[in-house]
Amino acid sequence: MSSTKHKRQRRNHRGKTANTKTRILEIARDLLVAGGIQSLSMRAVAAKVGISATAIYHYFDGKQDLVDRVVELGIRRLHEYLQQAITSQPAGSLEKLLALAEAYIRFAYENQQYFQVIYRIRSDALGRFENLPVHSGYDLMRQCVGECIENGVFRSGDPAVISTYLWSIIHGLVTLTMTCSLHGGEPYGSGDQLETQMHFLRAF
Amino acid sequence: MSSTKHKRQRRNHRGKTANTKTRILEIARDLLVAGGIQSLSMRAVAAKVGISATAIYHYFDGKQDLVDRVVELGIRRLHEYLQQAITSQPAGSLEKLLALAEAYIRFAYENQQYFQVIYRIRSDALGRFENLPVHSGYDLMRQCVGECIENGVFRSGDPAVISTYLWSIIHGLVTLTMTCSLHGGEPYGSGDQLETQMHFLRAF
DNA sequence: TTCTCTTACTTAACGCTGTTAACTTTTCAG
DNA sequence: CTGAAAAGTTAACAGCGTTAAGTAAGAGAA
Repeated sequence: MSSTKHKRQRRNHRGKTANTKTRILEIARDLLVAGGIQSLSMRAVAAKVGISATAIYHYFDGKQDLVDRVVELGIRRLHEYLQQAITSQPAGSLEKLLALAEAYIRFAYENQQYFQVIYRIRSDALGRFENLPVHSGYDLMRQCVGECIENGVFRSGDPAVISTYLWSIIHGLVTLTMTCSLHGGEPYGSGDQLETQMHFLRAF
Repeated sequence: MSSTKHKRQRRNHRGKTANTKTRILEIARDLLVAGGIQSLSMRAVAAKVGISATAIYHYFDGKQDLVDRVVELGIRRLHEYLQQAITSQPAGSLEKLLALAEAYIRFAYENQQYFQVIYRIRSDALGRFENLPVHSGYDLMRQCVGECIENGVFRSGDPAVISTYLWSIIHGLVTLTMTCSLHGGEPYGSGDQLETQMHFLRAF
C-alpha cells in the first residue's frame, strides 16, 4: 500500500532537499498571511505541500519554529527593501531620509498582511532571533540621521534621540492607520492613505 | 453520583449569576495577560472558576467572544484612565494635552501586558466592537487639539492632521519601546523609559 | 402542594490540533 | 554492495473548541 505512494512521490538527492523546505516555508507564509497564526496548522501545510504532517518535523522544530522562520524571512525581506530604497540616494541628504521613510510606509502598504504578521508575532519571537536585522528600520534611520548631522543638514542633537523621534512618527503612522483607520474614513489600502502619510512626513 | 456534586455547589438565585460571569472574565483576563491568547483555554478557565468548560457557553458565545469581552474591559479601563487624567486640567491648555499623553504612556507602562493584549487583539476584533471607545486616545487628543486651536495655543491647521501627527508620536513611542527596546538597552519597564518618553514629548 | 418553566449547570462525544514514537523507504558515500 | 543518513511514513496521545442532550434546583402559577 505505502510502497505505491512512495513511488508516486519524487525523491530528492541528498542535499537537494531545499526544495521541500522552501515549499513548506512558502505555504506556511501564505497561510499565515491569509488568516493569522490560528489558520496555520501543520496538517494544512503538509497537505498543501503533499507530505504528511510529521514530515515537517524533519525540517523544523515544531510549529513555533516554523512560524519564526517565516517571520525571519519577512524581516529580511523588509531589510532588503529598505536598503535598496536608500542605496541610490546620496549619504547625508534629507532625500535619503525621506526615501527610507517612504520605503517603510510603502512596504507596509504593499505587503500589508506580511507586515502585520511580522509585527504581531515579532515581539513574541524577539528573544529567539539572533543575528537578524530585527530593528532594521530604526538602525538604518539612525545611520541616516548620523550622516545628516555630520553633513550639517541637522544642526545638532543626539542621533539616538532624533531617530527614535522620527521612527516613532513613521511607525506610529503606519500602525495606527493600519489597525484603526482613524478619521472614521476609508480602510487602509485605499491608496489615498499612502499619499496622506507621505504628506505628513514632508510637512515635517 | 452527580447529585452530590450538585449539592456541594452553591446555587444562585435567578438574576444573581453575575458573580460567575465576572469570575470567568477575571480569570480569562489573567490568563490572557499572563500568556497571550494561546494560553487561554476554555478548560483552563473553567477549572480555575470551578465549573465545567461547557458552562462558559452559557455566558459567552465561544472563546472568541470571551476574548473580545476581556479586550472590551481593557479598552473601557484605558478610556476611563485617560479621561480621569485630563478632567482636572483646564480646557484648551497645553497642560491638558501633555497630561493626556503622559496618561497614555503611563497606562501602557503600568498595565503593560494588559496594554499589549488590547493592541494585539484589537485589530482582529475591531469589526465586532460597537459603541465602544476603541479610538479613545485619539479622539480625546483630537478634542484637546481642537480646544487648543480655539484658545490660540496652536496657531492654525486641521485638528485631524495635528492630532494624527501627535498621536502617531505617542503611540509609536510606546509600541516601539515596548516591543523593541531600541537602543539595545534595558527592557521596557525599567522606569527610565517612562521618563525618557515624557522628555521626548516635552521637547516637542 | 404540585406542575411547569427557566436558569445554571453537567457528562459524553465529535473532529481537529501539535507532537511523539516507531517504522519504512530512498539516496549516496566509501 | 553495504551501511548509514536523509526523508519520509502511519499510529497514537493528550489537549483543544464546540455541540448535543440531559439534569438539578429555584421561581411562579394553579
